[in-house]
Amino acid sequence: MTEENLVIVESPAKAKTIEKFLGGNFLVKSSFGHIRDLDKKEFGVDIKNHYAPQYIISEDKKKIVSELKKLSQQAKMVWIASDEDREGEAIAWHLAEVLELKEEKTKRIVFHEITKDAILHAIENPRPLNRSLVDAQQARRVLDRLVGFEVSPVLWKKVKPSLSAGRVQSVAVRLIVEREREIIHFTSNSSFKVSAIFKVKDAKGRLVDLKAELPHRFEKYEDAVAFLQRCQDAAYSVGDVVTKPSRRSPAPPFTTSTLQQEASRKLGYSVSQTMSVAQRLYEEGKITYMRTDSVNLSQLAINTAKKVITETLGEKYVHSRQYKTKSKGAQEAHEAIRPAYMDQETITGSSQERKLYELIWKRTLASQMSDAELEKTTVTIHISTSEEHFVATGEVLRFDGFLRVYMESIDDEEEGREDKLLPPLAIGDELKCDHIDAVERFSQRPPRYTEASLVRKLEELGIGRPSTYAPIITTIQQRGYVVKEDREGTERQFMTINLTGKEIVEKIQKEVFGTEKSKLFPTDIGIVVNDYLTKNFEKVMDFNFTAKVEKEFDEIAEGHRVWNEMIDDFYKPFHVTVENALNNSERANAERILGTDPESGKPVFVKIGRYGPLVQIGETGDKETTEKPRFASLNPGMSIETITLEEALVLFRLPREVGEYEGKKITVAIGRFGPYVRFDNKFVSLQKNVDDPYSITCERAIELIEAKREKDRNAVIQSFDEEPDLRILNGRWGPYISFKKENFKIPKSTDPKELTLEACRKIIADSASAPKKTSRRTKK
DNA sequence: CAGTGAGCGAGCTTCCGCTTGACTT
Repeated sequence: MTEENLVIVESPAKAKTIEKFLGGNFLVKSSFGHIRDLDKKEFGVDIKNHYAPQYIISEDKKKIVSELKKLSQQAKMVWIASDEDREGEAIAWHLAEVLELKEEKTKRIVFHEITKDAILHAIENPRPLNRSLVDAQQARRVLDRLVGFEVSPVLWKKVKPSLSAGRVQSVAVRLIVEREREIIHFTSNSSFKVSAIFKVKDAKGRLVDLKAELPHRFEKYEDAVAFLQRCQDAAYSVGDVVTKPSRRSPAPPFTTSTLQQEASRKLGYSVSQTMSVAQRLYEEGKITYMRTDSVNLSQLAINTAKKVITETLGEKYVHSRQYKTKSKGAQEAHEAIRPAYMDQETITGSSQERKLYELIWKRTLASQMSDAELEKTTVTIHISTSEEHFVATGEVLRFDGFLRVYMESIDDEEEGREDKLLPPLAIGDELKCDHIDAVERFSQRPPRYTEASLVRKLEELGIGRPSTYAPIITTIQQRGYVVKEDREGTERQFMTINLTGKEIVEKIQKEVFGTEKSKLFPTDIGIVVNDYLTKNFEKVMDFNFTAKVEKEFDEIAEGHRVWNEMIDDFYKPFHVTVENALNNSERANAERILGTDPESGKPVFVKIGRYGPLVQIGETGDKETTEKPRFASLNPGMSIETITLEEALVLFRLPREVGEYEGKKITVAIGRFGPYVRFDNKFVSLQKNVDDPYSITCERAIELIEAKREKDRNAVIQSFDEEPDLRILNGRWGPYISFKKENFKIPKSTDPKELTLEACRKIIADSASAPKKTSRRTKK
């Protein structure tokens, strides 16, 4: 079966949809993204030969490439329909090269939305490959390789092996480190915020509270008290009532970054969670492509939204709008993220999928709706004994518009916005004051980044792309530069001064502040690496570096610049800084002396070692004359920047011998996976929040050992005398077969208790004949 | 890397952006 036309797109889900539109003699296949990349085993760039890139087809792409090659040879015409952006154009070029496509039977087509009209229009308007755009991509790719593969080895030598640096990840870490420093150095000021409650009759004659505030705060306690004293004999009257209309407009439809932010704020999803749920929705044809920087909607989508709004809410809720992308470096190859069918308000699927879909549906619909109309009222209240005045504000919704459907959330919500209706008031009205409070409030430190707010910041700086936001967050955590954690807050006291009638009462109250949930914190390694890089590679670490090179890539794309000349201009001075760092910079280990060990009189210090942060007692020196120093790793949550001598000395109390059992020693220590008991070469974890490794008794340790033995007995479902290496075990992911250090899945339909040795052998043999994949994890 | 931590020292690590599944002990 040979089709006359072969269309190649990037994504298989897209291929399926497009094939439906084209039908007949069009076969639509996907390349699964890039098919070639720079050689990873080598440097991949021939610097001496004008930076010639050395491309290879990676192992996992060989199959798809040979399939595409076969199909392209059989087809009469090959239509390359990769995305219309820098990367997409490069994919098109690589395809043409690798598949050895002949010019006369190859056409390049592009579309920005997956609608029938758009695709047919594209087929009728093919264009040649844009070599300048391809060159711009090559420049981008080569620059990233040069930076990543020259700077990372400097870190291996100067800080610790296996570390990484790159144009994007290093700047992401820098943002987090600098924010942490701002927080550490932040000094909070307190001031007194004064508010008064008046008793007023509402429209129905009921007595209600009217809350009003002083527009400014008192910095000093004495001034707040003096003000309240003046109020003891004061009379109050309405000085002014001003009513102003205002409007609010809906937010634009979702891009990758705004979807990640809203799903984080409204649904509590992590960035990667959002992407994998969106991926499923996309594959099922429920939403458009989820990796996009565009806020554009197809005319079709706008029209259906209009129809849905008119039918369900009425014409006055309709306001069709086309939004303009404002983010830096946007390439707009796709539409915004929207429902595939606007008239589908809900979908079937997992609850996560339904929630995310609903969010996308609401946001898209709201973007095509009228402004909300509000009326803001400000009332000024005179105080007879003071020049000061209170201000009460109220906001009334006159027309809900898009708010009927959707409201965008904001980060770090401050004390709730007060949407309230004020009781009817007229100038000159006398008011009765119930009480006045002056409350001590503290200025707030800058907020730590969440995954989503970091993405927003990166996008603002034009760093990273929609397809990389989630992986960036994972990378910087995997490299150990950053951790996502909860932190408990600290308690502080604050003062309140209350005036009721003529009596002034002061009180000291307590509040907890600074509680953090799922926030990004830099680690010691992250801080040390960041400081080393910012000192030695100032240019690349500059927040505007990406924006600057992007401008040059644009010049290449427009044909005004030759790509390898641009790279040469960058590389020559860059390479000098690399050489300079290798030859002249100090090893960065953040060494810090804590004091003297009272037992031995030797110095105690912290530093970054081969395996991470450590405490050391005693100097290293001549083997003959100096005693070997003692070492201990820092516990999680400790930092070389803040650890004290006392905390450091405690670490040397482990490993600790707690006693003997069955004639063998029991020791307690803290390892990679937390505190544990070690006995007879076996490890048992201590119970979290129950056992303390520094004080655990021998009895308790034995209890844990016995509990583990009991559990291990239950872990074995079956064993066979004929084959002692083969056992059926109960693991974290259910029953499995363990055979000579390898594990095998048991088919869901079979009962593991009933499996015979024969059946087990068959499962093992079958899985051995299946193509075996060694994951990166098992290799390590 | 579930007890580590100079020294000897081979060979390893690493980038960003396009795309999906595979598969974890």
